[in-house]
Amino acid sequence: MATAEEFTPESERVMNTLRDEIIDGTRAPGSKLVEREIAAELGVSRLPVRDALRSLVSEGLVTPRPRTWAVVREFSQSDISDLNEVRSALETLAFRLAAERRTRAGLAKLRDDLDQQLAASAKGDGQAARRKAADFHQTVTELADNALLSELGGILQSRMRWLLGQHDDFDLFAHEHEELYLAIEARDVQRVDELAAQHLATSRAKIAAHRRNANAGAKADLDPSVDAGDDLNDA
Amino acid sequence: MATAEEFTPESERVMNTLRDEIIDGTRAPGSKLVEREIAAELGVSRLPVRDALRSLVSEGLVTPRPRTWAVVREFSQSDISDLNEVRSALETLAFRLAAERRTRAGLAKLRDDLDQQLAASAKGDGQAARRKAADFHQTVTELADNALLSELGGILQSRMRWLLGQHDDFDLFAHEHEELYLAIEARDVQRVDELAAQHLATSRAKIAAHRRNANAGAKADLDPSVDAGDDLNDA
DNA sequence: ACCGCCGCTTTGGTATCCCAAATGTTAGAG
DNA sequence: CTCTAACATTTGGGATACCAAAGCGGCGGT
Repeated sequence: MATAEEFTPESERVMNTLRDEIIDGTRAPGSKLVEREIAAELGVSRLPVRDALRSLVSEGLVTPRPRTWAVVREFSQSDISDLNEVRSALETLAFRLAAERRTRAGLAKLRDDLDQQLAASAKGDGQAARRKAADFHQTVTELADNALLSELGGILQSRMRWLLGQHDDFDLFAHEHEELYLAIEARDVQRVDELAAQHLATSRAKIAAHRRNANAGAKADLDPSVDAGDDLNDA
Repeated sequence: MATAEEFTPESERVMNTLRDEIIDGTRAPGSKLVEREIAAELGVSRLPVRDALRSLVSEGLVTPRPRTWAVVREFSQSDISDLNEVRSALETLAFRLAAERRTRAGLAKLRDDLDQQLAASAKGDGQAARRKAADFHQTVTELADNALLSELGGILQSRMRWLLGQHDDFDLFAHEHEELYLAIEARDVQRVDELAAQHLATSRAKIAAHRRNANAGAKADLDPSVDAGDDLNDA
């Protein structure tokens, strides 16, 4: 049966809707998430909304405030560097494992992602290029053949999407992805490690730059104790 | 009423109860988790149970089966190596960051954990030694001063507790923890990396040995496709 | 103008009811 | 005797209504 009714529970639909709205900025950081309101807007009862909200909390996109409404999470500077640190560790692992375990079929898929990314990048279509870059990363994670890694990757992915927002340097990424692909194909673990480190550094720098531009008045009301590790700002 | 009601939401109480029962083996892997049954057993309604089950799913201890009852997760051989790979990456990061960012107070706490672990280990109290070893790891993660890392650590922790079960080589771990502590205190990142790798390798070996012993007939009914790692392997 | 109190809002929880799908059971056909 | 098809049961997902408690905010007193 091709058409295959992929039965999606309402709660999942609600979750995806909310997640998209949070990521694309429709729901601003700090804005209220009132169960009854959302339920009314989406035409469902409170239950699916509760479930969705809970899931979003465990994905880290929503901050629950016991006994009161939840809010869209506000990421602080340190949240961002935290994310980058963890992401670096995990993606480096993913790249290395991918290099070790890549299969012919997986490699083909990766090549495909890469080609599409390059094509989109060449055409200047940033939208598509970014999407394909994300696919590339996901395929790498699949090649790593580690379900837990994929799981965590998915969680971090939504945070990444959120904080990356609309932008990034898609041609630079495309080029780096190409080198990464070659190293994975060649099973050159050493080189993969180097390239991964470099790629992640590039990404980090881009995010920092992006936030420097668009930061405006995003300075949240975090505890004043967190400042410790952010050399991400001035300098 | 009288005795200082520590108001933990019911759903959290249910979650903790279930988690403990899963980890200590009261609920065997593969056994059914029927919402209505659990609700009746714990004297709550289905909602808190649903919430708890959801959380446990996102912690990876429960496998949801759409439209049917959830089951206690059965970990396969590959789940275990997946966990070890991810844990290695994350804990190595934690150790390194801890070495870089350790504070005087945090160091003292870590020393304290270590001393208690050593004491328990010397007395042959494996229970306490294991608990303190876990504290040691958690404190390291705190020293790393990365909230996301702590979060992920917590998730992996319950899986670790589950698969470690009752055992491990507490004196060996105590010794390794001591060396790790010294390297962190000395801010010797290089050495921390080495020791972390070694420590994780030891842990991995212990887990493997443990499972080899106690496996008996644990060979689950996993897809027979999991072994397939290397098709273009040779060369 | 500032501070405290009280009422409204909102969540977490309970209790039912309903539905659709997946399970298991049983009876009938080959 | 075995395999299968129909049926009854179980179970999770959802909707609705209601309740208690706790935070938030606005109102009024000083």
